[in-house]
Amino acid sequence: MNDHIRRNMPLFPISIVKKLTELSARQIRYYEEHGLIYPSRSEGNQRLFSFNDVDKLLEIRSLIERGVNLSGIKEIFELRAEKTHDKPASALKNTESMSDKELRQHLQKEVMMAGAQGKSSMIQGQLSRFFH
DNA sequence: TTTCTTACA
DNA sequence: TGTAAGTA
Repeated sequence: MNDHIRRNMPLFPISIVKKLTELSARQIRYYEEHGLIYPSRSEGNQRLFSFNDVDKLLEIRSLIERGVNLSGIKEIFELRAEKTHDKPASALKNTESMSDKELRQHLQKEVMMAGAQGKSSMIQGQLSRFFH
């Protein structure tokens, strides 16, 4: 599990991330403001992004292009975090919440597909109605 | 030179 | 979101 630290190692400044993600510095900082990413800082308060940050930004760009707003993206990330978090001990005892979790995964899948087809009207900010 | 924050359009 | 201003 030493790959985790490598992927989260603060490596590149915003200038590099701009090129890698095709996003403007304004957008990158804006997404940080809204809790979608959390790059670390250097001594001079300069943002330092990790591979994970870049990957996350690429996903954010992809979702934005499909019409998902920041709230929706945040919820999708939270669902993923929830899914990946309870793998250790909860994998054996979470029999009850499993069906609910699978349902939400299914809904997320549908929402993603709808976005790919341009039916963004359904996912614009209404994600909470389906997941909450 | 590059990045940061704040703020206006 | 883009851009300007004043810094660090």
